[in-house]
Amino acid sequence: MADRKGKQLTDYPRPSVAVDTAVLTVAHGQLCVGLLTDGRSPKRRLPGTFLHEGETLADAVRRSLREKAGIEGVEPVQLHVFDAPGRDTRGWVITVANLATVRADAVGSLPLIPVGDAAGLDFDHDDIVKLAAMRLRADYSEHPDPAGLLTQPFKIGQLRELHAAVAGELSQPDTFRRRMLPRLSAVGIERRGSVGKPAALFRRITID
Amino acid sequence: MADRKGKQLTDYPRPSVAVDTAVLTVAHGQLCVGLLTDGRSPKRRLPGTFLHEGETLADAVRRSLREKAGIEGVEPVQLHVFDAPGRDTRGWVITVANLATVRADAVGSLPLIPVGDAAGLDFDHDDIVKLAAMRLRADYSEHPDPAGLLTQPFKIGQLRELHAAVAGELSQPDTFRRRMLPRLSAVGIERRGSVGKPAALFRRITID
DNA sequence: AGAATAGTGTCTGTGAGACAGTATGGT
DNA sequence: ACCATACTGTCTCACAGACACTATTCT
Repeated sequence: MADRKGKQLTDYPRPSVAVDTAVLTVAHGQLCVGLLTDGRSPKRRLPGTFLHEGETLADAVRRSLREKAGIEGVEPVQLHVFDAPGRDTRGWVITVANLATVRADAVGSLPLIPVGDAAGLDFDHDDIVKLAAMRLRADYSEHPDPAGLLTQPFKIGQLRELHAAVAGELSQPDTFRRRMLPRLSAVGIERRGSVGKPAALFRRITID
Repeated sequence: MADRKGKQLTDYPRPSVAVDTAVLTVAHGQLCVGLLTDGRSPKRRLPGTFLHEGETLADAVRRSLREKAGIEGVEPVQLHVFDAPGRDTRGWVITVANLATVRADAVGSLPLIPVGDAAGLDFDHDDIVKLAAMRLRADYSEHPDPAGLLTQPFKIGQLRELHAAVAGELSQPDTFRRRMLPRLSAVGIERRGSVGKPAALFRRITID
């Protein structure tokens, strides 16, 4: 038998474990992803790094985003492990795909590309971007701004425009309002600013 | 910089990468999980193995189930990577949790425990079982027998009992029928067997 | 007054859930 | 005749989607 204690931990070859992160944000009314161009390949790629000893995957994601893009304080979400044997020509590398959703003013130095235009990336990063966008859209279709992209409190119109950017289509204002209201808590009225009836201000309901 | 080509692939310490699999099935009207007791720990655990070079995670899952329980032909579903630094006292090991759903007559030598009773397992295997059960229940709440546990064709009553076992509660026959019918295709009538009106036979609709 | 934005009343359709009924077989 | 199982008619409730209407502010 090959599973005596200790044997596998020392004798077997081990893969390099990487993390790659789709940094998603909403800019110019569109869902965008942050892409790097580094020297290793002419193709664009997602920011990533190899996992260090004593480090969690989430910490590795935070380190890679801090070092490569100056992004701080993200809470990554694990998506999927990509493990195709030939996916990295440099050797045996598996990667844990992650999603980090950040505000557009916090993407640091990372160039943003609309997710629809993010094709032809290095490795399997096209698939990671698709997965990340699907996940974010699924989350936003059920909850008001689950990633906390809006500054609280916010107006329903702002929330609707954000959701439109994420989903790629604008919903009816009345339907959207009624679907979101049960998950919002009113905290006052817009003081004043532009034309029109002052809007009510809301926060997300934390307890669900 | 520490990301010159080749450097990380050779210089950094690498984790052992394991797969651990919650083998779920329905037996005695209950959702059950297959648990091992091996010599390494007094606690029960999920079947697992270390990832070998040139092998995908799904192949490692299939190998571990074949070798440790005689289970063949499963299609594992990736759930989550568990990476807590101290999760394995033998060293630096991260594990990819998987779900494999099999028929009760195909669990081989694996002892079955109702998922509700599967607590106090080794490592973080309690969490893996919970995750796997949540995932399977979510799948079954939306589709008729997505894991293919029933022999086709089947009667709606059989499908309802299977779903009751997975969900842990029996739904109303008429509501269940109407919810599932749009996703089923009628293929005939029960020839005869027990008392009562002969039931219609169905297959799952593949195109969705 | 008119434009612009916020919000409501109400109709329609759909689908879950529940109750009671009908249909078809065995004993 | 009676029971057991399969299936259907129909009512209620809730909610999404759409249209038209009212409300409140600025210019």
